[in-house]
Amino acid sequence: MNRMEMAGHLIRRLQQQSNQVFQTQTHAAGFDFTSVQFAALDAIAQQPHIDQATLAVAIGFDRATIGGVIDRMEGKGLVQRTVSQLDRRAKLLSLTAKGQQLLSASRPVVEALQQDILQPLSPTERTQFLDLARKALGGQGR
Amino acid sequence: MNRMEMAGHLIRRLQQQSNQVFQTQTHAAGFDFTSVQFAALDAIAQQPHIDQATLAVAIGFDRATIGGVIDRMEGKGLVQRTVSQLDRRAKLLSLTAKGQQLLSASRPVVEALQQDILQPLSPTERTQFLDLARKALGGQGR
DNA sequence: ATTTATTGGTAAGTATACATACTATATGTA
DNA sequence: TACATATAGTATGTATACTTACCAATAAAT
Repeated sequence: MNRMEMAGHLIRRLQQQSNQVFQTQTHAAGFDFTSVQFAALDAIAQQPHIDQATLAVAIGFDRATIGGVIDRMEGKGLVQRTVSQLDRRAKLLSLTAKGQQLLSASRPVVEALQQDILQPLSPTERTQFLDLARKALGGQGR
Repeated sequence: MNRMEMAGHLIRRLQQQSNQVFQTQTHAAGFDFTSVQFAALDAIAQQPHIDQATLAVAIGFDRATIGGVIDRMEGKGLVQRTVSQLDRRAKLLSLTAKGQQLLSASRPVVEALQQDILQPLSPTERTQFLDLARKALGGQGR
């Protein structure tokens, strides 16, 4: 069995390509964040006052990973952490004005570049690929 | 546009799933390495005395990343580095006996688990997915 | 009500992944 | 030969990603 016949290898290469497209195009548009940070920004906007653990499940992060991601976003002034009144262990997340602006300004760019990630595929093939990818994730991919 | 409609998000989740399956199943079979290390092992076996830069291109690593990967594999006694006679900058890689044994013993396990990475898909769908993934990579995925 | 188990977040350690800069070596050219 | 350029590998710094361990706080059990 050849490398190019192995799902694991192909998926790893696709992820590199995906991140490369994301970084190149968002940076060209004048933004400075990662695809992971965008996902967090988007999820917090959809569910303000979400706590870190719930956010982690929502976008598929490890509980430990998200701490660092939020640290960096907080450092850039995009996100605020507030201790929950109901459960003093939990930290609730919300976007700052700057975070909201960044999300609004970058969303069109991020949505547009999704097409370029699968650039060699035809529109029909892209749809097929995305359908198969969702199915391959089973119930995991909220 | 929803997260689950974005190629980048789906690919990232798939990579997590892929690595999870790899780690779980190889560890259950008594092995202790990463999918990246397996790829390197495999590539070196196919092209003994390959130098690091060529290996990097072959399996899609960054030049900087591969240094660390080979460091760890050398530390585990799986790989040897030799300075090339023709170009004293280059370090040629070869498997040790231990590395060869590990590759032989683990290959069946690694090949078998490829199916489980895309477990929710039918055999036909898996083939479709892999074909689309290869095409999406364009000429990149050597 | 006290113990026990669970959960949210952080800390430390390991492993990719990549950008940038640096050293040593090769190669091309004037 | 001298000089500019390119390349192989390493070093450094940043950003995921996950494991295990830990603390604080909550929930469950007796």
